[in-house]
Amino acid sequence: MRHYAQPHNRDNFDKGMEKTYNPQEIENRWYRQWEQNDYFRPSGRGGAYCIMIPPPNVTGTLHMGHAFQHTLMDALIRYHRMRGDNALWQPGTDHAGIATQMVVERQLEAQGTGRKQLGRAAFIDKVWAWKEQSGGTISRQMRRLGDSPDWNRERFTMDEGLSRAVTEVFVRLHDEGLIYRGQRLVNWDPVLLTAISDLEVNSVEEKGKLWHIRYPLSGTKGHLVVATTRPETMLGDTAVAVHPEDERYRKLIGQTVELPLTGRRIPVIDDDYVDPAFGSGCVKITPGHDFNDYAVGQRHKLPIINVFTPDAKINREAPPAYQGLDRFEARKRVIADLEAAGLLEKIEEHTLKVPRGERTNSVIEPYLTNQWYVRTKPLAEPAIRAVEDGRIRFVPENWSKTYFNWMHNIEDWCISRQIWWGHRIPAWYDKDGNVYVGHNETEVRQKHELKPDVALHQDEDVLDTWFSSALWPFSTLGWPDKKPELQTFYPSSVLVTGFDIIFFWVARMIMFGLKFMDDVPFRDVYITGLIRDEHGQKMSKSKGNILDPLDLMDGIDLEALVKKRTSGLMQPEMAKKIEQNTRKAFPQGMPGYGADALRFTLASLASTGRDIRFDIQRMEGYRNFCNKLWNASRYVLMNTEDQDTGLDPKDPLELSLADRWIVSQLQITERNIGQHLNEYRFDLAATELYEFTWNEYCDWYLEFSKPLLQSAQASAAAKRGTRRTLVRVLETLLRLAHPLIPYITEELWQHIAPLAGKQGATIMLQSYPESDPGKIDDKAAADIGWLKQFVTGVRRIRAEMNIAPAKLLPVIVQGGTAQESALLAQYSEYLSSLAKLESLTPLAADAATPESAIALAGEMKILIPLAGLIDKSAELKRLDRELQRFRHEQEQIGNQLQNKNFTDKAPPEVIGKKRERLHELERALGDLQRQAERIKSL
RNA sequence: GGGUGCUUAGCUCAGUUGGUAGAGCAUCGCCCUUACAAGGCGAGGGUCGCAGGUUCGACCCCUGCAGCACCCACCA
Repeated sequence: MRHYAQPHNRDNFDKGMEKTYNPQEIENRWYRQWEQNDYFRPSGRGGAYCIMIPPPNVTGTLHMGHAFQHTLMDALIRYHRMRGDNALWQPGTDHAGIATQMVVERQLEAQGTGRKQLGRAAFIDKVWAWKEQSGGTISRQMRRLGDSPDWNRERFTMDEGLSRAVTEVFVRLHDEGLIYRGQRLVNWDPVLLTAISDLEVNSVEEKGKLWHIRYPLSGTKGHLVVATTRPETMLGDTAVAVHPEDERYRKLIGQTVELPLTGRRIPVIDDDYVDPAFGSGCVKITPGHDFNDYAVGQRHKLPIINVFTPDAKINREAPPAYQGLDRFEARKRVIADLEAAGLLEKIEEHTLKVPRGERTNSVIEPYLTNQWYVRTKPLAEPAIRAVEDGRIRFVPENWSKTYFNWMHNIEDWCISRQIWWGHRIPAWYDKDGNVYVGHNETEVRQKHELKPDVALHQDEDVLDTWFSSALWPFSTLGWPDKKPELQTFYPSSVLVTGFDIIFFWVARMIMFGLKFMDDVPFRDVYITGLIRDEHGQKMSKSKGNILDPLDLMDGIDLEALVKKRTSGLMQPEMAKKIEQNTRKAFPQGMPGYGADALRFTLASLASTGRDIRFDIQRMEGYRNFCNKLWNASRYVLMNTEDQDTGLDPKDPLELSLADRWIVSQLQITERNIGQHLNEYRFDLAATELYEFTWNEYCDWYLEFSKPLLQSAQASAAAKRGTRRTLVRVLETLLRLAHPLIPYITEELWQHIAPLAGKQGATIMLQSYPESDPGKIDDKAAADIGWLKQFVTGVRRIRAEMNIAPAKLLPVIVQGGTAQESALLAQYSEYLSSLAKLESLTPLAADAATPESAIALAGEMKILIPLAGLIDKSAELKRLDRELQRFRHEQEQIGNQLQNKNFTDKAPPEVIGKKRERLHELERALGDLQRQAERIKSL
């Protein structure tokens, strides 16, 4: 009789299991069920467990990094949900200001229009439209992976609520003096026409030149030589600096030089900043276009001359000959003119660090503008303490060093951006340039008693995307309102993210969380490695080595893959190479291994503190693992469905040795997996699962179950016990594995659970298995260990003597302890079945035996008569190899035990173990040696 | 210039108070044995980057070196 627990309505459910594992079919089916039944919603019971998703770009697509992090987050959430925690995985997306704006601008360009032509309001409408159109992609892909966030709570950083939080934070920080507006040099992207933060600038080592230029001394003959990598900025020089102690130039300090090409006269100043040993020891000072020079300029009260327009062309401050020239054109012209004037002393090859914008890759200019800043020092101090005193823990721990290093040297954060897509800065100006900050214009007018006739206009700039991201841990929970979920889920339990955004995001969340919630935003920060390709290269479009998680799950044919990798390249000339590599690496395309295989692979590769080389071979292995689990379930089902699995407590039940052993192993596995998951060792958890499933349950337990279930002698109670164990261990195993491989475990659980007497509509909401130490049975483990040794011994002889696997063998046994003999007698049926024996004949220790091949199980000798079966010289070779191995170990241990230092100083239990092992070896050596001599003498 | 990590079987990686090494994949041999050929049963393969030190004993702890990767930093 079947008693499925509230079966979901499915075709072919009652037809038993499909013969082959087909991940795509299962996976599509189950996700819908889960989501429709709202299984992802926090239960409202139990302790709070919360993970805030690092919000992906709303218009983005899922890449391997997401797949990796999401797998870990989802595994944690599913694990805690099953453990009975009130588990919330908060989903959502980020508006990604610059990135998204750039995408839409590019689209407009392709349509022959542009941002400027449309105007601000119309452009923003376009961006929203693009968000509506493409914004669902990433969440669809998350669903494909099996992610289980509470979709009801999905948030977007530009939602009304989150925007309110942004304004609130800005106003409060401003009122406290922690946000200010200031004019200073910023990192300016002349392509995007906006300021960016230090973090968005990457310095890249590039080959350049060092130009040595003569600056004639005023009113006398002679000149100073300055060296520069950026000659065009000389148009904005306002001094030349030398080191105060530099004897060569001491007398020139306070005098002036004639700045070439400009007709200006500039002073020679002294400053410690100058390194007398570098170049000529004289430095041109351009406060308007260099961060160091700016500082020197401040110290010496030098004027600042800005010679660039926002798009880095020469402006009207420079001599007319250069006006309007692009900076690189201007460089050529300046050099040519200096050369013509005989002022170019020499040109050297020079490698230098060029600052480039993260998004545009254009050379970033230090540029003097008005921007908004967050004063970070006061916020950083408590944020440092929170990690120092352990309220926040980095996993692996060493990342806290990186964090400290940055936090101790933190600079004020430039938060204003001259773009349109983002949170508009809540500041208003009157016609005199006075600034008023408030939640809105009405409030500003009230607060500052501004009459209606005072015209105000809002700041044109928007905030850095990371400003709203920094609020994510509480803005998503309804802050500044005091919602119950804010109370419940803040602080979250763990943040899972990459090291690349520790500064951008993690540090800022900690600062803002402590500031506004008076508590840390999360307890643990689990830092993942980067996913690289199988050669250790970063995955990138331009290298053509990107693996798309969707392709790995659902498959792609070769032509489609080649097309995908070679279209839309920035450097089309790479296409040929990429095509070649792709055809070589995936001659058959990709078969589509399913979400579970991808997740299991990512989990097993998730060693802490290490980048991951994604190896598709390994993924295939883990798909095979899923297949193994599938087939094991089929076996269990075939042997238990429509049969008595011991559900009625009145029926007598008897557990065999193998039953007790596998249950014992299961307890150990449960304990280890729980530990590993608690320690974020997903790799070890996956390995544990793999080994138990394949090497214990499938390879041995299922094989042990076969002779018992088929035995004519075994009692109904014993068979019932084995069926019950088959089903119960599998059912538990499915729950254990569910956080890593949710789909296949759900599918199988639906079949298996009723047979194990489990009720429930989904495995997702079942309890997570917990180890019961009372069921750990060392005796059973030892006995099974001996039986395995016996079986393996026979198999080894069989394999090495080239005896057909199907050929039944007669076996003689001799010697052995009383315990071994008892096991032999009791479990001869197992042994015969697993080792394929024809007969099993015990002989007295001193009885004469025929010429045989020998194997040892503990102290028992297993003899397989040679007659007709066995090749004498092959057996001798085999024995010899075995003897050598034993002798080698014997010698090692012997030496050790003869070393007085060792026997005096090593702990007694170590010495005892060695002695024991030595005796074992000596006995085994004796047995094997005698056997070898017998065979030789024939 | 400062900092971090890595170096273990052909490849990708584990290795938990130091007791002289493991897995998967790949390789080789035999098997389509009624859960599974996406499989079964066996086998081979490592001076744990190099050099010292501590220790009875080092893949593990200490020092130095080399190679690789990454992060931070204002040398014109």
